[in-house]
Amino acid sequence: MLRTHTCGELRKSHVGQSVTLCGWVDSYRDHGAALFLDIRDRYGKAQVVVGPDNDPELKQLARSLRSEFVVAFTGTVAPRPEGTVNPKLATGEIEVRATSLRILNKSLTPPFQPGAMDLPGEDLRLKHRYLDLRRPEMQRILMLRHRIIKVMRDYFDELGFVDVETPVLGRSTPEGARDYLVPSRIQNGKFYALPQSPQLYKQILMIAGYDRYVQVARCFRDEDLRADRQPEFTQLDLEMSFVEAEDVIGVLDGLVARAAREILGLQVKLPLPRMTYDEAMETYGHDAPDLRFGLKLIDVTDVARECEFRVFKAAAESGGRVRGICAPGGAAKYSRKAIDELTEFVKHDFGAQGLVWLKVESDGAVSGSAAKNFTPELLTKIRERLEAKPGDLLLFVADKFEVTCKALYGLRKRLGAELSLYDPKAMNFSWVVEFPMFAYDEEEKQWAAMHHPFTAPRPQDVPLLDTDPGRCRAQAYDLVINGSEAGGGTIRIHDAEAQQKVFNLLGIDAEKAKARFGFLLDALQYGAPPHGGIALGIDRWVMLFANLDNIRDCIAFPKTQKATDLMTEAPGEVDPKQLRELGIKLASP
RNA sequence: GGGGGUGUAGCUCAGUUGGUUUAGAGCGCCAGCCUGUCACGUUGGAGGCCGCGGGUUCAAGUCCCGUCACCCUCGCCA
Repeated sequence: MLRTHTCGELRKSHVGQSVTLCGWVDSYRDHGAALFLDIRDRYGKAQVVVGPDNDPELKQLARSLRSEFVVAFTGTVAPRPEGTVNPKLATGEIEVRATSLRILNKSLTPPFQPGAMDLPGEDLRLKHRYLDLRRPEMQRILMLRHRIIKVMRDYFDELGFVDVETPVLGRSTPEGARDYLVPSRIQNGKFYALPQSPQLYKQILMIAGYDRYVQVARCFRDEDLRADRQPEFTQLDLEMSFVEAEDVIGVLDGLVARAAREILGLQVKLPLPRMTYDEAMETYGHDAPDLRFGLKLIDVTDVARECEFRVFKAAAESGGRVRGICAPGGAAKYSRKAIDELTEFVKHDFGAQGLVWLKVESDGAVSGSAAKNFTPELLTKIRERLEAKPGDLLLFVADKFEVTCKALYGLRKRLGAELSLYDPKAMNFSWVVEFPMFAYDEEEKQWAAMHHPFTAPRPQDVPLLDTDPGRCRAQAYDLVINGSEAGGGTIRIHDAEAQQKVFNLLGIDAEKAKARFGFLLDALQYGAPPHGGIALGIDRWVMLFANLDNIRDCIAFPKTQKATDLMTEAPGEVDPKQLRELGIKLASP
């Protein structure tokens, strides 16, 4: 080892020892006779002093040091003179009086300094990620990520789960997200697909008798990026045999409690609260509601039916819904102009026809552009239904159920933040269960799997497969953290006949099913145990546990919104020879 | 694919209704001074295709059109 200690560990107890520290020059303060240097590594910072007693050669060498040079300083640990202790530094009670210096490597002047106060633009950080990752904040996040994964691995190991790796080069399954494809050289004209998840392999492992499987798995989905979505991401993937939904949820409850305790020092009450999908959509307009605050969606369709307000009446009478939220104290906070902006927001982003608003005055009277459309009795009814108090702002959307969900979910999220209805540091864990098996795809005129095509229906809903698939509920469960889907799983179909029935509903006939999933259908016929599992989005867990709003900060080398890597400049062009070997010709633009 | 935001010195930003100097500041960088600093201080200096291309105008960092990059978002994400 070139060093005897790290830059973060020296304390008063080390005084008198001769030590060698290795690290990067974080900053230097040249006082002429004395030179102070902060040396940084991932453990912390320590101050090295080159003083008037040092020989001129050492002083001159030390003076030549610049930001981010890599150095090895040897010296004696000394207490800092009285009045010069730095309480902001863990090592602030001591300093290292240098006796020798080795410059291990120089550095160009960095485009930004990892120790600087203001953060450069994200593109610059991504381009020079090695500098960005030197920042204590990034190191804190990546170490938090490590600890979360460690907790997961330990927990499942203790429960007897076996870590099995599954292939990255697999077969394309066109359902679901767009695949990343990898051309085959040996099988010219054919392609592998990178896994969207190890779903089928883990089911095969259950059939193979592995009973409890776990893996930290890379997954790839070629879809557009978001603040919380990367094309390449990491799942904690697991599967269990001889279990029901209850069992998987129970195991995961234990993990959540342990992670919250070990990572955040929080005691989480178990079992975690659960609500059904229908309840979530009805109350929050979304299948992953943020339960850190109320602001529930309230239905007033019955009132709307009675009123003379055409917007409301028409929606109520055409099978739509009228729903609203009551923003506490929103009347003063949202001016006419601000409400216009909210209206534009729901129209543009969620396709709502408009936004109807009412304000409750200090005397309890209800005002607003739409107020004249209601009788005083109906206004009172609305106010009571939404439990509105003076000073509250009421916002309504009248539309098809789906549109009211999206628009009011968007509003709820926005108002929750803008009105500070919750502590941004609070953590809330819950389950949403009993998702629909299918959603109707209007474009394809076809039922589509809500989760994936291997999801088992609730036993009592099996007859609905033939009669009313839309009402069929799945043995599915999503883990929700602070309004983010942090994991999702299902009990799987373990019976080839039932599997084929679901495929049929999804428009996958026997021939197609055989071509795509033949191996699974085969395997299901050789003694498949009942099984189910879940996958957790590790990047999102880190994001939520670290209280960040951006998944890129949780990943060492993330991609930009256009799915490029600014450091390596991937994706890049390839040599024509490589294309020839693969039998690929690029279409001319 | 649609909507929005940002782009000025190495970095973070300011730059008024289009016109006063040679486009500024802080940090960083370079050189000097300084025995206790830790956002050190201090003196001096270097550093600009105002993202790129076109247009309007006597005059464009500023207005218009296009384009590129990054970010947010809708669609998309079994």
